[in-house]
Amino acid sequence: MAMAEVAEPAERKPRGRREPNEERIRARNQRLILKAAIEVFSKKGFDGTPISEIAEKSGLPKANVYYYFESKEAIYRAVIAHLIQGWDDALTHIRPEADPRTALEGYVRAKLEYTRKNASESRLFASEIIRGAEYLTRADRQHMKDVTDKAVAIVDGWVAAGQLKQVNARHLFIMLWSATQFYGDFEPLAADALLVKRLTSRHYEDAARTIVDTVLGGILAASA
Amino acid sequence: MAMAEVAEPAERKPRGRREPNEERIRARNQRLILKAAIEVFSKKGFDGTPISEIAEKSGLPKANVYYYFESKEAIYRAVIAHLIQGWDDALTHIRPEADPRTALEGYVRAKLEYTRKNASESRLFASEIIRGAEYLTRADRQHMKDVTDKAVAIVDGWVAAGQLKQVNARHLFIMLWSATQFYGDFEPLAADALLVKRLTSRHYEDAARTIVDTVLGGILAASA
DNA sequence: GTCTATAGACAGATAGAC
DNA sequence: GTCTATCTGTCTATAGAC
Repeated sequence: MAMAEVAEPAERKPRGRREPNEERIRARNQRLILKAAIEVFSKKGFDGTPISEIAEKSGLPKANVYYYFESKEAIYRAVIAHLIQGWDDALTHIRPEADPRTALEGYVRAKLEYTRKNASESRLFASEIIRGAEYLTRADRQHMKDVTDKAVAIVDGWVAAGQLKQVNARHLFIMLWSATQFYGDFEPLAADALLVKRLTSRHYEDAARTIVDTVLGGILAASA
Repeated sequence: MAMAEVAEPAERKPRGRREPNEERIRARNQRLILKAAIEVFSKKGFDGTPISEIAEKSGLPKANVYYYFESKEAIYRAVIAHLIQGWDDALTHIRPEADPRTALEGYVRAKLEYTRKNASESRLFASEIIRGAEYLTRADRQHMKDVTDKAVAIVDGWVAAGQLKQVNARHLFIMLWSATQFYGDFEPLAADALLVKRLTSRHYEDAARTIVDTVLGGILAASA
């Protein structure tokens, strides 16, 4: 998906295969550019990001950025496409045969972990949604919907089986998503609320416990 | 606070009081500018917002915007200062003498209502935090901390009195803040998750019920 | 594949006529 | 208090030497 956005070099050996070395340089430089782009876009948004800053951060001259990507928008789209792939990972903890407590706790912890280790990516994604999600493709959104639907069906199954109290699974996932997201995306606020300068792994641990205890305490059926 | 940021007109009657009419025009135009600024800033962020667009949206020529505010940053700071005032309102529901269920439910509903009716403001605030909160003054942040501290102390009191189970009040408020905020700031995602094109008051009602039932179910002491 | 130089559009901000 | 014209700088993007 990301590949469609990448500019082709204007001049290339006709019909011949590219040198493996060329490919490696391409891959490396594209990675450098995307990594730098995530940082800058997440801090300044799409309109506020100058390509020159992406170039500087990636150690390449500005013109080279244009050699690898045909426009600023192409870089942005490639970044978005890349980070959508991280969306599902945490949700794999939600499996029908799993015990609800274990599954939901696994999801919350995985989500917190992801947000902590990929803070810039996470903020960029949040930024994109706040601005109205205009660069998310229909396919991206459909994918996220499908993944959500599957998780919702599993929770509904647990409710039907009497393992969980009656709960609106869609709103439940919104709660879990937003709570976990908060610690990474809104770190300055979270740090203020917790009376510290910066969040440490201990705060993430406390967050996980509070979310899991509170939510599970509210929906776990008494018999479970 | 906002006033400190506003440019003084270069030429003014020396020593004389200003005409009431002058004042009215000033107030009206400043209001128009701030209102337009909230909309544009929330969509494009600080760096991505052109003053020309604020001018257009407020119906004034660009030079007039500079007549009332000395810089783009001054407008942004004035907007931030204004919306900080909305921060406390919902928290007034958390009073020590109130019943915990009533108080927390009141808070959640007020917060959802605010986010729904002031979506642009809310998104602008979220955007500012995501970018690292560099335009929030120390005083603004201290104010938010003080208000949070008060609410935390009240919840701790409820826990001590046996009205609530043991819970980390600071993380609890983060949960409530993030969950309620989500429906306004990340509306496209929430709508996708709820299988609709746009959120209506019914969805906000469902959200309130899910949040309150889940969280209160998790922390209300059995005897309460 | 790398990089300097620059075109062309548009930004924030100001001067000064009205 | 209003507004046109303009200065100055920076932006995206490209041309073309190496």
